[in-house]
Amino acid sequence: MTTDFRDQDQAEQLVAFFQGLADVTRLKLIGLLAQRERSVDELVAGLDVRQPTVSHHLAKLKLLGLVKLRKEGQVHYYSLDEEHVHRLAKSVLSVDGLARLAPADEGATWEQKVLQTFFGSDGRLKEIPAQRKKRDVILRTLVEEFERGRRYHESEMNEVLRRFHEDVATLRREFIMTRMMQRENNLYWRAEAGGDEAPGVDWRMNP
Amino acid sequence: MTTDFRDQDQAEQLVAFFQGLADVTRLKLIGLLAQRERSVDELVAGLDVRQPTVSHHLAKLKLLGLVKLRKEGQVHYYSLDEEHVHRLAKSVLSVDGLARLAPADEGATWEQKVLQTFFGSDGRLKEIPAQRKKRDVILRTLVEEFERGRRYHESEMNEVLRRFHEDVATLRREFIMTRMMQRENNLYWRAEAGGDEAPGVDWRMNP
DNA sequence: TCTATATATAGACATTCATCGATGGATGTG
DNA sequence: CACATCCATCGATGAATGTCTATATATAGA
Repeated sequence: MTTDFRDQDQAEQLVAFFQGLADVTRLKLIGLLAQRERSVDELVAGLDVRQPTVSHHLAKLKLLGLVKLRKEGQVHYYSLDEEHVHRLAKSVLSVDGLARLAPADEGATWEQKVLQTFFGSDGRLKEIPAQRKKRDVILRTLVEEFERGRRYHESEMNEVLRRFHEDVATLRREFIMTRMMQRENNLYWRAEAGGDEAPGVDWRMNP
Repeated sequence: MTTDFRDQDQAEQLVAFFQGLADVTRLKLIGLLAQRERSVDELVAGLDVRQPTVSHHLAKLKLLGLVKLRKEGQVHYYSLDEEHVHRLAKSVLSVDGLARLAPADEGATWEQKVLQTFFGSDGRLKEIPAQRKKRDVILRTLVEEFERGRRYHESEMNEVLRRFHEDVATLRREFIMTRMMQRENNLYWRAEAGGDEAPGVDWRMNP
């Protein structure tokens, strides 16, 4: 399968929002409208594009809800829809909003692919991956065979590991090198903290 | 000429920033990288596009400085350049940054165009604009002929205004209607507050 | 009612860009 | 040395889009 957003609509809304601001002319329009309400003519005079182009962009901004329109006779007065802009900016740029960017499955599909590749149908390791990235995936799976908090003699370790692969020495050594397990004179135990902390992104300004 | 940004580079940087985020695939990439460092393979597995496409987007994100690369043998590990992201978000989304969106001349060019249209080379009004928007421009110019704080008799008003146009009655009436001047039994004076306040946009979240 | 002005819409054109398959370069493995 | 893997680059393609001219619509003024 593929990675989906927790909320696909949220993604589309984000794209639309950024896309709406991803144009010099539209940014200039917003700049002009941020000062005060302005007619189309005024906006045209303040930019270096023709009137239909300005109308075109105003229509887009209006569709996005960034701008509102007040008609007075022939003249169309545009202004920033500040309330809507604030709502959008809040939902789009807030920490919560951006956190939803995280895909739901966290890339589990790739790890499954690796597991299927290296584990045979008999449940044993076909080989120990040479590449560190894949080896880590295997090791993180194997380490689950050991209880947290309990201490294992080297002979116990070997007994468990041999159910998966003959080269138990390599596996033991890798557990230590990756800090997934710790050792003290022939006693092994699982380390406390996992390596995976998810820092996340803080989009707040003036942090 | 045309409206320029106070800092054209700032505008380009803004456009580039928004444009960089204006794509679903890139947003998903950022979402994945926000959790942890990831290899290209991993990212490909987490998305529904092919590997060259992922590389393409990673190159763009790297060019924008949103992402950094750590090579380890064949494997290229990408991660969010959080420091750079924060710097960008701060400069781009901060109130100061967005305030620079305001064009320098504030649309003065349009008003000049109106003035040139309705003032003859002799300095007199060719006609009084029928459209309110343009009439206001003319009136704001004419009202400068009167000192603030001083009171004028109707006859004084007429004397001044007749230098610009015969229809002084209409001009007097317009001054009152637009609240540019006030009247009390045949005495006229300029109103205190001007109408133009510039609200500006506050892009801060959680306001 | 006729004309002028303000704005929107339609259609055409050029450019940008996301995506793909194919390929090349670099690195690790046997 | 030969081969597999990981990744970047190239060139092509189709879709999206910013801009224009020309035209339509609506309103105000004469």
